[in-house]
Amino acid sequence: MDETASTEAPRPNLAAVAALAGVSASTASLAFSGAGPVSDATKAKVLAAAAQLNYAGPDPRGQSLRRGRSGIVGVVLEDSVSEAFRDPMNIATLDGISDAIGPSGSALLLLTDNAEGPSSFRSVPIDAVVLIGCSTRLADAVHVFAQRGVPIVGIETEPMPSVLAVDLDNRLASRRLAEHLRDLGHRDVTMVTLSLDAPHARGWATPEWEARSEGYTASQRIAGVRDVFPASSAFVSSASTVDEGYRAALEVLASSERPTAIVAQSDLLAVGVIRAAQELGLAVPNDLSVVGFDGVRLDGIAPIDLTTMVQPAFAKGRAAGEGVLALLAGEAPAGQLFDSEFHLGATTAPPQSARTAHH
Amino acid sequence: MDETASTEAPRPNLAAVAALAGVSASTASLAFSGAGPVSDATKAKVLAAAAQLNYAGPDPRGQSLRRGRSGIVGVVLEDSVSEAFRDPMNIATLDGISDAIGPSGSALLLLTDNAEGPSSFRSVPIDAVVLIGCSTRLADAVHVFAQRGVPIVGIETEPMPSVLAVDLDNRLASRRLAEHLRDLGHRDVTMVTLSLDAPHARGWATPEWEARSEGYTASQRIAGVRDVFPASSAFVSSASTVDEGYRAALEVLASSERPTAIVAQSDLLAVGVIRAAQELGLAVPNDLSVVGFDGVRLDGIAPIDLTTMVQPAFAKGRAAGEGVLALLAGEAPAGQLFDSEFHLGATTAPPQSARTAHH
DNA sequence: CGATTCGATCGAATCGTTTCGACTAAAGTA
DNA sequence: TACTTTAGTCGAAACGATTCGATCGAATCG
Repeated sequence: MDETASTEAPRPNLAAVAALAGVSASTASLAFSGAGPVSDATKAKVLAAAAQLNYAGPDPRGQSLRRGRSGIVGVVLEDSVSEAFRDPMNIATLDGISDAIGPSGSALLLLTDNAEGPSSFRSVPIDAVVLIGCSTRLADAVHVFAQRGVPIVGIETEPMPSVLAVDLDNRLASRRLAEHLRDLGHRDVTMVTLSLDAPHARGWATPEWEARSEGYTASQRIAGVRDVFPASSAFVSSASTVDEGYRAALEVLASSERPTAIVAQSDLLAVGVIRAAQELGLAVPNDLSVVGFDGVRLDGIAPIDLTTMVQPAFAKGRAAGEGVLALLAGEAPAGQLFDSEFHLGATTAPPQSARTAHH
Repeated sequence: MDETASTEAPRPNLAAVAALAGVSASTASLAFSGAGPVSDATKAKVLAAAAQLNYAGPDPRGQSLRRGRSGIVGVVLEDSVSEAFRDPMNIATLDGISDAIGPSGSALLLLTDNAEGPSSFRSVPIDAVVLIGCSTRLADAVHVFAQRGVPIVGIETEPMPSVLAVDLDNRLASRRLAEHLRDLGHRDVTMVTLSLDAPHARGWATPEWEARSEGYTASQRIAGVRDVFPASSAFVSSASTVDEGYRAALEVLASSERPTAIVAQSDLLAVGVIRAAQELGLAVPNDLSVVGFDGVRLDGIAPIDLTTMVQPAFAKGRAAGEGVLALLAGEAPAGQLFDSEFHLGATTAPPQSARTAHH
């Protein structure tokens, strides 16, 4: 085979392939895309020419410009990659999204919402975007996407126009947990919450702090507990991890008026809380009741049967993915609200006082 | 403000903005990109026109065609999203990549190598790609990327031309662990390995199976142990999880000739192995020595001080990311080989026989 | 005051593909 | 045989931006 004498080797073109095959560029395009009628003979010629020129197929950049679609769905996570994926709920959600949009041939673009580079939001060719539990401060990003006509799906994000909501009954579910504790006789309940803001500060919640909260989920869950225990205080953790739960509980349990129950806003936090309690010599649930949230499989983490609300994270992700597909198809799908299910575990019991009073 | 009378509202163009602002398209482009000299007055005019037309800035699709860069780096994971992210090493690696390429304004595109859709590999506009521990069967994908001139970095992938290698001393490190066991007096060692192939089969390794292994890392680690214990057998797990380690160990420890030590190819597997051993009434390390691999922080998982090789997963990711940047800059960076560090934990001890012989 | 530089702007070409409408020739129909 | 269908192919016009070289004043320098 004779090597083409051109000194440089510019990457071959669809036009070049077409020229070599002796057909027009449009026919060559048809040969590759399969849309439209092309005789087997010409298709073979085109493919042969492509092979000879070492052509790898139509350039996605040209395609996406012309077709107006890049085949990429953005996913905005609240934090850095490692922080976001430390939470099993996020992984399950992402898996659900991936599962839903995978068959359409789209891929997922990870966008992280750390302060440094909001630039990438503007400069990335995505067909749609899913916000996973993102804080309010994403409002401007949302605006940019909307301006551009990029469909937006928000999972547990503050309701916004032009954002298709996939939501969870956070407030109701938290109220349900609180009612469970109230029914057991608890009166003195403290929360350990998810992060309220981007800097991920840690400490006792103040009314001002709660008021300017950027964490929609956290706020909803606080509200649910307050529906039952209006005066309950909240310690804000900086992330949904076992370690953060542990740190939070050390502070909570060291405070002068120790609660009889702790409502942790995630199972990982709850595990940390339990660990701290045990370390302080408090038996769970006898000396302290603990509830979580999420229904994470704790198999690999701790042999604890946690009282918690089990939420369908994978299904939420799937719904978001399906929402994306529907929006891209030009439909106008309705938002979805998912329910969590109460799971009675072995980490809640009547408080000491109730039991002694009973005797 | 008067609404433009056009009945439809086609998304505005850079050209449209330029026209409204009374400048040429090239000047408008300059106004947005910041490259090239533009007077403050015209820039203001252009921005005002953009605001009036509700223009969100240059369309990334047009940009990427013209500039030849999309600002997207692909990451190919071996499995589905959830499977891949169950392994903390992958997360740490991904975090490292993200950390390295983030400042360049690039984002990460998740590509999963499940059988269904290899289509997305071909049709996605990426500037470079990182393969994370991918199996040999990706050879054709690699070929496509190479054809297209997409730089490729492979983390612990079988060496291939046109793939920049970021590797780990898997064989050496495994040998190191084996030597540790040998020095303690062990003679009878069994491995619990990572997956050898895509279907993720589980069971005792046979020579044929090992020969057609698609798992480069697993094979290297097997080889390292065999350097010391040539006859050691291996039980192949289907994933790097606690649960898989548990299942594998149940089989291994049920076999007629029970080993005195188990070399697990990951810390998660090791935790599962230990759990199984304890359940069978075997004390670790007295009745059974167990070593892992990775140096995962087990804080949240199990209170075990595991004897293991600590590998720099984040640094590996960073190196891969830097490799990508270098390749994109037209440089010819050298591959990197990372070392793991031996950590002596509390899960290894001389075997029973040696101890009784000593007395 | 003439020559030179420099800042600001514009035109035109280009990136690589898809797709719409038109055209040709062969095949089917009356 | 004349007419309609249809498969196969082609030309040309987008898609939306960037960038190179040229142009044209104004300002600086000797």
